[in-house]
Amino acid sequence: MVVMDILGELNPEQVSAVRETSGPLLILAGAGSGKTKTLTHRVANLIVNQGVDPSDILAVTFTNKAAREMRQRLGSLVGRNASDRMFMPWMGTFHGICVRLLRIEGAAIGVADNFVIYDDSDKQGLIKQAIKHLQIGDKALKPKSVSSAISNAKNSLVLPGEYAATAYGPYQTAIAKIYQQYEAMRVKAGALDFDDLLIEIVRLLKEHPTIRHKWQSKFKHILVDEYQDTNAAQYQIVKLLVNEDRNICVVGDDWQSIYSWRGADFTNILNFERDFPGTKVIKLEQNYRSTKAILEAAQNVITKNVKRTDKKLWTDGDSGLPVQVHQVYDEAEEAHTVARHIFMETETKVRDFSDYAVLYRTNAQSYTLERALLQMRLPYQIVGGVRFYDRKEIKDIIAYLRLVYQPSDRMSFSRIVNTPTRGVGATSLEKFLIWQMTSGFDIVSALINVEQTSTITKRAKTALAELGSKIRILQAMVEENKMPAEIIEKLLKITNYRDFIQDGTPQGEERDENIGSLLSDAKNFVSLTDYLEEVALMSSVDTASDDNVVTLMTLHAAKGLEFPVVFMVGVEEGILPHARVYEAGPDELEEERRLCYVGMTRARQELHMLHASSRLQFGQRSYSLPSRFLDDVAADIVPRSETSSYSPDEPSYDMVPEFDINDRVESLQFGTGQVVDVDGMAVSVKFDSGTTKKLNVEYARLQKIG
DNA sequence: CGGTTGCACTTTTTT
DNA sequence: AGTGCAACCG
Repeated sequence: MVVMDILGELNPEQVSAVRETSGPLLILAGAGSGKTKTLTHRVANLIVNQGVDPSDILAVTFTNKAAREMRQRLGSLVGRNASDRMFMPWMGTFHGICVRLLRIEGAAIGVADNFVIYDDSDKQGLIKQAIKHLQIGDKALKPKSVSSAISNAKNSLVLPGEYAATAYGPYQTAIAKIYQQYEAMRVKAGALDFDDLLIEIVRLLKEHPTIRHKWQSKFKHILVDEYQDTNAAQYQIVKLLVNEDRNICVVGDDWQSIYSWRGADFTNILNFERDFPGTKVIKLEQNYRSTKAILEAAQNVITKNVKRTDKKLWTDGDSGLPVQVHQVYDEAEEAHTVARHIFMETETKVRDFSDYAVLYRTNAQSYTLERALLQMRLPYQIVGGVRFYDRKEIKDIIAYLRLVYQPSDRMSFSRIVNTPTRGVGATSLEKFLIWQMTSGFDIVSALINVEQTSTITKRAKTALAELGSKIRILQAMVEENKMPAEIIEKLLKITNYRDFIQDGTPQGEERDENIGSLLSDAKNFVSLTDYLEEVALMSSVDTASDDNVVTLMTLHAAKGLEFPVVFMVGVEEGILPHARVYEAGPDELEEERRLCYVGMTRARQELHMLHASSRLQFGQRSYSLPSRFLDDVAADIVPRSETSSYSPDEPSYDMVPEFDINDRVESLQFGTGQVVDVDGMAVSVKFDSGTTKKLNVEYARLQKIG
């Protein structure tokens, strides 16, 4: 009976994907083929009908959000509470799972259980310090490129020694030195970067057979989603965790591999059958998401690629509207076209805001779209972009917490030592750190004992000692297992942090509100370890809400999602495909095509692709051609005149009001003020708030008043 | 020491 | 155009 429940709503291929419970299984799941559903049912079937203990199942997803969703669906499928952690399988991203394992087993390879996780900006900061320490003056060594070089090395499991041995030329030699120095400093700070989380697990499982066997026999069934986007380290982890029963099921689609730039290698999925002889292969080709028109256009785009598997997605759904291609004059018109379309349909209640997604290649493109949506008062959310936890004020608080948690974390200490300002400048900081290194104290103890050094001014000493006692107070709270939110509240209080950021400006107000959000979010956690881990591993899509708002995000962030109406903007040569791949090879161009395919297949009913003739880039206007990918889209070309025929507020010259000096004006953004200068379209206004702004009247939407 | 100003650089994509 | 960083001045 339960079997019926679990298999009832599935098509024959999906059913066999669920029933094939032993041995290696490869599921090639096309876009929209019900992959998540199949995976969830598979897990449910293992638990309910095969009697597998949930905690013996390991399910790896690409984002935390995907894990959460799966947990939810699984819960309702088997009639259990999704938040019942005791019942649930091990679910999470590779990074999340690795952190969990490291907290348990890290001691075996010398990883203390209070390690902190460095994100990309922490990593680049440390690389800068390493470069400085090594006194490498070469300007060609940008922290960013060094960072990705080190990442590539790590993801291919190349350690510093090995890298140095094979380094060729002055550039690589320099990188090798920095890599080594970076590692030394990172270990000393008690930190792991994203890549370390993976490769330390590889090391653990390789070097410690007993531990490996323990986890191999623990995980009786392993499932990996988005297998086409695994890198070398993740591949190793899978191989090391699979036991002799080889109950390994991977799901993926080489057509949707879009992360090769961060080490993902879709040959992992192509080679799966070779890696696990006797693999059963199941193809899911029936699409339940998109109309025939969208599916066909997407198929036409992707099949131009040479390196790919063969498959044919089909649907028995409607043919639907043809894909619409809009040519527009520039990025502003592009944004207005999108906003206007959404405005018309939501105003007439044809659709909800949440029916729409606007997808773009680069984050920088979101700016114009945002402004257009704001102007028409359309509610929206940006997924990714400047992440919440990347904001200065949030990073400050997190840095405090990390230092409390890991008193060797020099990066975090350097960040907060003079935040809020307490009279400790670069000179004092350097002197303090030099002394601290030789003193044998960790940073917090060194702060408390700072009077023992003679090199620092009395003023700075007092400030440092005070900071030390504050950190000590917070450490005591951690030892008493106080809740993270409580600790943050105390921290804000004793540092006066909120007064520090409230400088009377609206931005200061916004920062303070962000601190408020941080606090309410922290209330969901019961331990500082969990909280810091969540903060570090939160991905950009994880922050998406399901409120009734328009969603803006990059094509990458859209992977795995679907929307009734999708707008792809900037479908131009130089953007999609991105200009960077022109100098790269055909493989990179194929990845751009896959990216285009991923974007197109997000759409359920309507797909709009827009390209502008001109666009502002780097503050300069540049001209671009329609993307080559559009050549393969069987589409209706929407003429320009049609897209701009209904025009509630298209800026046009006869609509732009004339201004004279001394006119009283009002702006939505800046309030009321007085015109002090007029120069063609540029009008300078002294606002009543005190600030003077030079505004372009075509866009600033100034209203004459009085 | 700390704030301000000016300059250079930016744009792929993110766990 | 916006941001981050380096040099400069108070």
